[in-house]
Amino acid sequence: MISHTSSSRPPAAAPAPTVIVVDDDEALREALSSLFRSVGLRVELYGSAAELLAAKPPAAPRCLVLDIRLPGVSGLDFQAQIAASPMNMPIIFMTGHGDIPMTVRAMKAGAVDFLTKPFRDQDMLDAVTTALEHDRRQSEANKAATDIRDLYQSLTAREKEVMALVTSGLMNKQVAAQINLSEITVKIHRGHVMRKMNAKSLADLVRMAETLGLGITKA
Amino acid sequence: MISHTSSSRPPAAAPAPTVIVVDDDEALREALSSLFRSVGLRVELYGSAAELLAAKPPAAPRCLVLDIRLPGVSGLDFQAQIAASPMNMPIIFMTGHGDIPMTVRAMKAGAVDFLTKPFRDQDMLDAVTTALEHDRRQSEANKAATDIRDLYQSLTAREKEVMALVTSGLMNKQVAAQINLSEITVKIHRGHVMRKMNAKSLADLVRMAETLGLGITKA
DNA sequence: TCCGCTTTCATACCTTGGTATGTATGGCGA
DNA sequence: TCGCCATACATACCAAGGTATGAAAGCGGA
Repeated sequence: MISHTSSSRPPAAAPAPTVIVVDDDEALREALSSLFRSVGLRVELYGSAAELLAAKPPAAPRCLVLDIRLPGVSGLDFQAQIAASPMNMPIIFMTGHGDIPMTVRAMKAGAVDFLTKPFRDQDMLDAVTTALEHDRRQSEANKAATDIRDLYQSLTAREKEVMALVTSGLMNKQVAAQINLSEITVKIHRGHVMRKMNAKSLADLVRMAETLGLGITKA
Repeated sequence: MISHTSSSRPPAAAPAPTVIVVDDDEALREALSSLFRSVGLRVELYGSAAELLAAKPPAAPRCLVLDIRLPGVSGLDFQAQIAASPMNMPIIFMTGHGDIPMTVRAMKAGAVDFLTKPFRDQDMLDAVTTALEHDRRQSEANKAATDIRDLYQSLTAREKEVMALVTSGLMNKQVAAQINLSEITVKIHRGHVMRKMNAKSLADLVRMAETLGLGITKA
């Protein structure tokens, strides 16, 4: 039976990889769209940076293909905007009249590739493939870190404190001395931390603390 | 008394940052040497890649400044050689007639910067400063990882096995069941691991296991 | 052959970790 | 005011971690 379980479906499996193209030349946009769709990729087309920023970004594996010279914003400024926004994603630049300093700036700012027009279709596809793989890994790592951060935020102030000290390797009694508590109270907080963080072992908790960057608070 | 303790001196403190220049143009070599020395940097000059490869690389914070066009090897090939060798260090390229694809390749391969001749002294100094800072951090992390790897190699096969299982979060009895041992034997191996790895707590050991990449052996 | 290392295990003992039950106080919002 | 939550602590009990002592077997090198 087709029971439409309206609950979430964990095996969301393969969200189609999407390439976002931003270029003011419609002919080029269409050519790229055709190229990408020919290898099974989803495509979104925009004529300007502003249009993209106003749109809802697609999920998971996605990347941006744009001309360094855009109407309105500079490609490099736009790159900075994207990187700072929550829709951060890998960028592949195209250029007709780029120079080396511009290329260096773009690459230093994290661009995946920088193609000079005219480019070979295969070069573009290679760049996009690499970019999509980067984004997949990145968003995976992001999701894991975010999940842990959410759990961590569900801890009370005391529990966070205890977690930091416990994962730094101190014994319960040492933690107790450090923050002026009795050992039994530390044990209780510790138990709460384990449950709330969904940690199945101390090793687990230590790894979560690493992800959270706990203990690197000396600076 | 000047007791010349021939043993190593841990407070080696500040090894002078060194810039290695490789260029076949002696005038440029000298100009760069003068520039770098003017801000207190050590400098080593070479006329070709081969000369550098034959020399003993300087310690700690160092970086390489070289022309993309070298006598003999291509700058990009040389970059790959350096990256694969133990004297891996940040590279700053200079070029008189570079193009964008070449720039992109170099940057993708990890170059810190790519300056077009003629360049401003300040741009070169900025690039070198960044590169040296990269190398300092890198060699710090390398040293820490190497130290841990050395300790790990002093473990027996069984001890490595136990370390992997313990740091994955299993209890002694579970480890015992996993590799068909009695619990007391696991405890003994575990004690040996802690001592040999110089770990002051389980949290410590877990972090070392992370550095070693233990547990990511599923692939 | 003897020594040393690795590996294994038992018995005993102590320390630490973890949980349950019960008590108590203070803050904060319905 | 009542209830909820965070915080703190005690007592008790059991599980797990850690170390010492002693013992035994196999293996490889001096």
